[in-house]
Amino acid sequence: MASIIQLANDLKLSKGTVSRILNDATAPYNAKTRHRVLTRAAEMGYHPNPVARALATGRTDTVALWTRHLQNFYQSWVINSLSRQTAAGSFNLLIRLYGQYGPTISSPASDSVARPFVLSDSVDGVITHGVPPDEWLARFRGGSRPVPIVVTGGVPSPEIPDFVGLELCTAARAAVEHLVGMGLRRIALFALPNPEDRRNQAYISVMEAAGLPQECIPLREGTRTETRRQFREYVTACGHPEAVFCHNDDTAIAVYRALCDLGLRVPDDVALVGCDGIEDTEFLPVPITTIVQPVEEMSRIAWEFLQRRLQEPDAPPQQHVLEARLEIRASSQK
Amino acid sequence: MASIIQLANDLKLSKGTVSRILNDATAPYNAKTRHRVLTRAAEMGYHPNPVARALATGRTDTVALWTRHLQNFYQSWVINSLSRQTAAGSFNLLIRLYGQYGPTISSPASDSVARPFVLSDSVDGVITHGVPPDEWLARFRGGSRPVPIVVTGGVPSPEIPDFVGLELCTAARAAVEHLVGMGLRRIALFALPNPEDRRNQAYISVMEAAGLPQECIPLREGTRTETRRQFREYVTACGHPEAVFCHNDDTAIAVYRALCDLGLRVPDDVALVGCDGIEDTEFLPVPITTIVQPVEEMSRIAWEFLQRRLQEPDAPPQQHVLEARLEIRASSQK
DNA sequence: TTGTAGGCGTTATCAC
DNA sequence: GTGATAACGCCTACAA
Repeated sequence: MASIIQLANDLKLSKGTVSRILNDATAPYNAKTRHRVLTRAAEMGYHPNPVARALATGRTDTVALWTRHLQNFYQSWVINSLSRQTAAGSFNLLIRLYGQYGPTISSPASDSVARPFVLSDSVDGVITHGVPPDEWLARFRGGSRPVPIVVTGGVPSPEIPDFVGLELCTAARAAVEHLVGMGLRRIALFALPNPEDRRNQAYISVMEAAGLPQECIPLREGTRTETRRQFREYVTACGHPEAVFCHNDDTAIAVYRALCDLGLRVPDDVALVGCDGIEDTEFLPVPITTIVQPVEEMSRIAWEFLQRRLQEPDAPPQQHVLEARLEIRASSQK
Repeated sequence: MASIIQLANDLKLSKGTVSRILNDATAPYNAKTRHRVLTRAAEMGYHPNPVARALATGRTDTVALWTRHLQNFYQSWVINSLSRQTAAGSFNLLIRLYGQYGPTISSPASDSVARPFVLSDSVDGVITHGVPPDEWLARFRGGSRPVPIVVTGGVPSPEIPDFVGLELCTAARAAVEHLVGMGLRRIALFALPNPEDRRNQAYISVMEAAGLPQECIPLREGTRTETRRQFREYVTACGHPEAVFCHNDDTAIAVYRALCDLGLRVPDDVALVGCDGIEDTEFLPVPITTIVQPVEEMSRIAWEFLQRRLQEPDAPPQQHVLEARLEIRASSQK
């Protein structure tokens, strides 16, 4: 309620004095004055206005995380893990979800000059996770000053020096090779039809090398229930594959239920592999083989990179790639 | 990059003129001047600095959601649902998690006068969900101006006029009565030992009325895996109840797995009831009976209330209580 | 139709 | 040690 001016008037001091005493514990001040200021501030319930402070200092002590909708547990995992990091550095974490509502963040009309992505520069930095480059780059330019960005997941961009990659190519290949090695022939891919996706690339490449026919089922984004139905319908129409390599764990779990609905057993009739490494995969009657993403480590490094960049804007590019790990469980073992 | 002053200088106009043209489409201006300003602004990549604008207007077009850690899916559901609402109103949603890291938001030291909960008043309003009153009230007072709050879930506070309640008392009673009605006698409660909790109260009251012995197993907060182990150990030590009324769906799912570990069957050996209504409960071999929370409706109303309060600070208190709904599934049917 | 100037609440740079 | 005073970038009366 009370501004620093009121506080200063009340104390018959200048606001400069008050500000220095409040902010800088080492400022060379009369112990008595300091004490007076501190007590009176507490009495009057003074708290600095963060907006005004941000305007004056150019810093907000806040970083943003840009990530996808929270419709599967993996996203929550990322948020949780990162929020622990930023909290440890006593930064605020602002979370922006995208990809959930139609006109992603602002409608074209409101995206005009006058109403930009409002908070784009009320943060000191941004960490993106799995954001399509075009989308965020366009949005990023909306800011009134350049803000450091650390890209995690997704693909590195030539324009953004700092990057923490999650490489699941090796693990994805290993997963498909593992299925091939089990002697299965009809191995399907159930994933978003994105040719850039490493999982999809790994599947295609391994299947080609093994001389096996490819069977790509285009996953429609949706809830587990919708995915469950989609897969059930697919099997009803086309029969069941011997194995399914799924886009992520949520998909794998939905597929698992769809198979149960149809009276098919995992892994005897159909082997199953997911991706992400969320806890849920261990909570099915048959634990699901999955590609475990090193989310905690990713968050740690991303936050480290961002802190460094904030302190040294001209530091050399920071890049690190983490390898995902295939964890074989009962869903793909005979 | 460019400030409004640079833009104005470039155009040989005053910043007032530029500001008005940019912000107010209906301002009475020369079509030619307007056009000049608009084009030049686009060319120079001008975007207003939201911090400066917020300082000048006192509004940020941002609301905060204060909620618990994202360690179970219910929280994600709330966030998703609310973020859709605020996005529709073209507001930013800032998410603050608490309850995850030790010194909840700021350490005592940094919580001094000089470094308050930084963003407490860089938002226009706050929606809380399931936040313990003491905690957020204390924090709320840290702001430099009073900010409208809408409390959802939890208990209403005499100091906060706007409230959207989730009442699960009736449904919780119905759940326990349902178990009693099945003729089961050893019905356990597996929940956080909080006497304020409606679920716990309902359990105690119904069990008393039925003259049945109470068996309260104090749930330790943790991951599903930890809960699973906790329950397994409990059963190993004390034998298994005939039914378990669980704190939430995550707990129920963990219990389900623990029972499987022990070779016990649901519902034949043990009946199971959860709470929240998350999608996962339908994804077990035996769908779990649960108390479905009306999250979407809660979000809708909370946002409505907050918008109203922002427009009319002196509007009368707005309160609405939503009833949760018991949904009986296979886990509690013979 | 446009310009001028004060204010928003801080921090920071000078002097004294 | 302390007090003025100029930024910070924008909005908005009030004048012209």
